[in-house]
Amino acid sequence: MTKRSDCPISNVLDHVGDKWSLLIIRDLMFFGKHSYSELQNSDEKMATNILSSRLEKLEKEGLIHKQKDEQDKRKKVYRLTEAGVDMLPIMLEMIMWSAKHAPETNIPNQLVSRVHTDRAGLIQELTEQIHQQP
Amino acid sequence: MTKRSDCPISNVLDHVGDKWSLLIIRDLMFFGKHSYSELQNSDEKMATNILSSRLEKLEKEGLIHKQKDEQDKRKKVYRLTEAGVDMLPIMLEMIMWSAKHAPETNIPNQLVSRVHTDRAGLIQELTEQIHQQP
DNA sequence: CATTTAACTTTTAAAATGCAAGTTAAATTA
DNA sequence: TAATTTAACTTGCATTTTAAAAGTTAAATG
Repeated sequence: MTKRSDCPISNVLDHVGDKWSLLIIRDLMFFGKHSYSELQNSDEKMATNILSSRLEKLEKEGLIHKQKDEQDKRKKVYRLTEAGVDMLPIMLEMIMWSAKHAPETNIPNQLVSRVHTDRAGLIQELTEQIHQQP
Repeated sequence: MTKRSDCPISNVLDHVGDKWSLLIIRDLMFFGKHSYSELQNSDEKMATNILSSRLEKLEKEGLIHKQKDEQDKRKKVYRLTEAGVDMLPIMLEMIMWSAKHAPETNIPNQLVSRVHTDRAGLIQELTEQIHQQP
C-alpha cells in the first residue's frame, strides 16, 4: 500500500488496513506462533498465497522480520520488530471494543479488568512477555 | 464481511478491516464531517461507489446511522453510533503508533502528550465533543 | 531410499476496487 | 418559472486483489 495522505491513521491503515495483517501480528504477539505453518493454522484459515504476500509486505515495512531456524533448516522463524510489538495497544483497544460490543467473542477476562485498573503495567508486562518468547 | 472466528480482534476487522472504513469514522469523529460530499473530499480521495458501499455496510453493522437533513432535503446526515464513537481509543492508539514510527505524518501534538498524562480524561473530553457536534 | 514436512509458488476463477459517466430529487439562479 | 447547479447516489467496465486448489523445492525423518 502506497502512502495515501499525511494522516497518522491513514498511515497505520497503509500498513495493516486489510483483513489479515493484524491477525498475523496477533498470532505472533499473543499465541507464540513463529512459523509459516503455525500461522496458517489459525481459526480464520487464511489462504497460503495471502499469508505469503502479507509476510513479505510486513517484513518490507519493518513490522516483522524473518530468520533462519538453525535447528531445522527447512523452517523460518518470524518475529515482531519493535514497530510490530508497538501494535499491542491498538490490539488491546480492539479487544476492549469487542468486550463491549461483541461480548460473544472470546474475551480474555482478566485482561479487560486489568486494562481498567493498570493499563500501563499490563502493556509493559505483555511487552516483556512478547520479547521473552522462545 | 461474515464472521470468521470468535476472536475479538478478528471481529473488529470484520467491521473495519479495510483501507477505508476507519477513515470514514475518522472524518465523522475528528473532522466534523457529516455529509456524503464532505466525506468524499478527504485527502485520500475515496471513490464514490466505495464510499457508498462502506456507508451502507457501516450502517448495517451499527457503527453509523443516517438521518434526513431537515433544512436541505437533498442532504443526508451521517453520524456515529455509540459503537462508532467507541472506536476512538483504537484511533488514538493508531495516532500514537504513527507518532512514534511515522513522525512525518500530521500528529496532533498536544494530543500525544495528553494521552500520556491524562488518557482517561482526554477520551472522555473527546467523546463529549463528538456528541456535541452540530 | 521413500516418504513426509515446511515453506512457499503457480494457476485460475471469483470478488473487490477504481475510474468515468449517468441518474434523480431538491435547491438555487436568471 | 425555466435553466442550472448541487447532493447523493448508481451503473458499467477495466484492472487489481483474493480465494481455492494444486504443484514445487529443499530438508528432515523412518
